[in-house]
Amino acid sequence: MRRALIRKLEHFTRLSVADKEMLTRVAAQRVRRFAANEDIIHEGEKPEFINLITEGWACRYKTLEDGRRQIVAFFLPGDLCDLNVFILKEMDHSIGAITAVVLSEIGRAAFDELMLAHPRITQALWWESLVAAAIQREWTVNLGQRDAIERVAHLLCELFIRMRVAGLVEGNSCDFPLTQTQLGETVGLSTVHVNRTLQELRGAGLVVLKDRRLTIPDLRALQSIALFNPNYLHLEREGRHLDANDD
Amino acid sequence: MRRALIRKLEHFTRLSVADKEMLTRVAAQRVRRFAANEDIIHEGEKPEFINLITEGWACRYKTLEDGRRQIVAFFLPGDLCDLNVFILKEMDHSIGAITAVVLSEIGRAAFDELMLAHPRITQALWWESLVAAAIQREWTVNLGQRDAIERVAHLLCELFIRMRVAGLVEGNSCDFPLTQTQLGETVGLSTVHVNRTLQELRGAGLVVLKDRRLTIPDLRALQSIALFNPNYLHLEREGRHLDANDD
DNA sequence: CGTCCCCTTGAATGAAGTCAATACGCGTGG
DNA sequence: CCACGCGTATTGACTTCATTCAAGGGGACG
Repeated sequence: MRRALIRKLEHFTRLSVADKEMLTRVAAQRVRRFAANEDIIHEGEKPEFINLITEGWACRYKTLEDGRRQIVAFFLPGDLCDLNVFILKEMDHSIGAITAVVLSEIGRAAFDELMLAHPRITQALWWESLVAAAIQREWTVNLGQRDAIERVAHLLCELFIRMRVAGLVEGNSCDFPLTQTQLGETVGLSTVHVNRTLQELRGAGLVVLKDRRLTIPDLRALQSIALFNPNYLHLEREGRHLDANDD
Repeated sequence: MRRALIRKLEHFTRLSVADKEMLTRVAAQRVRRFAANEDIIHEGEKPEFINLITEGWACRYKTLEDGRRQIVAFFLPGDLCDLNVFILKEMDHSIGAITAVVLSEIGRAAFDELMLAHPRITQALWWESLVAAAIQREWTVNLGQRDAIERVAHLLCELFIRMRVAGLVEGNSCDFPLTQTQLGETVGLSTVHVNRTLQELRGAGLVVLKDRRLTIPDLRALQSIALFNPNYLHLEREGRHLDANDD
């Protein structure tokens, strides 16, 4: 799934052959693998690389002193951890693998080279980081304003669409490796209540979630009950004025 | 309060005289003023500028179709709206003035010039935007895991410290223009419950909040009941290896 | 003086959490 | 092959935290 990043960036602008080769090359260096539930980097460590997830799901999470845990972001294939993180001296949160994960580490030198030599990629990466920030804001809205059903439904809509953007949806279903406990840690609900909420969504025929696979028979309907507005994902090829036209 | 940005950035690295002059110059062009409660930019509009708040408080907010409103960020003097926003075609949220606001608009050209000609400033702005992202994550934790008292206490700690970083705390108190309704829209609680929560904090002697002014007699104590860990603000002069040494 | 906004308070209601028990699938080792 | 343990999902009964509704108070301002 090395092409997930390219697929995603092309929702912003059309890349040239050279751009794509460059991205492929960057993704081929410094590949690392992690087992499910393994930490990729832990709070307090010094970040040395931008991680590009190429296979599997990962998450950012924060833990309170008393053990409460909040997942604050998911990384799907094609997702990057913060551009330029290595500016910071230490991580204020951890990143953990949810499934087995394959990622590419992008060091400072490679990143700077990319920024200097490939303006179109630079713009596209800026876009991806602005979208990541918008997602984080939307999660704030989700936790602050929506009730249990809306929250869970909203998260499912978002993840489904992001999987589609990465080219990982077949028909109306995609892989979905999260446990109900992890869902709860994401949407700020207890596991028990996540369970009841999912049953309600299932009962309404809005969601099929079984064997680590998510099916959404009618995305519009689910969006509607979630008050889901996809504008924050900025998928309308907003950078099309930058399109390459070399192939 | 034009120096709030410089003050803040110097929590990351020491700027040169030339850097400071450059920032002062940028902040002097294209100054705009807004009245309290006026919208600075509205969801759906095309962002043309990076806004730098020089006086007053503003906020980002999102509104659901049915009218529910969530404040997703505050801008204090010295705060910047997203670097490079003009990449996006339309705003996915609004920015509104809370008090009367003075801000400087930074256009694409000025921004690009800054990035090219002033690497130290560039790094410092990257740092500021990584901190803004960290704040957004911490809000996610706040809404997802903390109960009412912890939430309100946490928000007060954060805003107090950010005001201090901007040089706007005198002794142990600072301006605090938020109404209880706005606090509720921030921490995802009803106005009534915010009121009761504040009374509890007042009763415990942890907070004095009166006449738009916040006093925190014992910040440590408040941090402790909020489970507040300031690491996410990255204030330890993490970029000191970049320090200028020309004055 | 009346109006509007903000803060405050009480009582009733409701959404979600907690606790505890059970069920199910899967892999491991006896 | 089967027993056991473990992680995950499910269910019911009860509790708690926060919301809602409704009313009243105070200050600023026209």
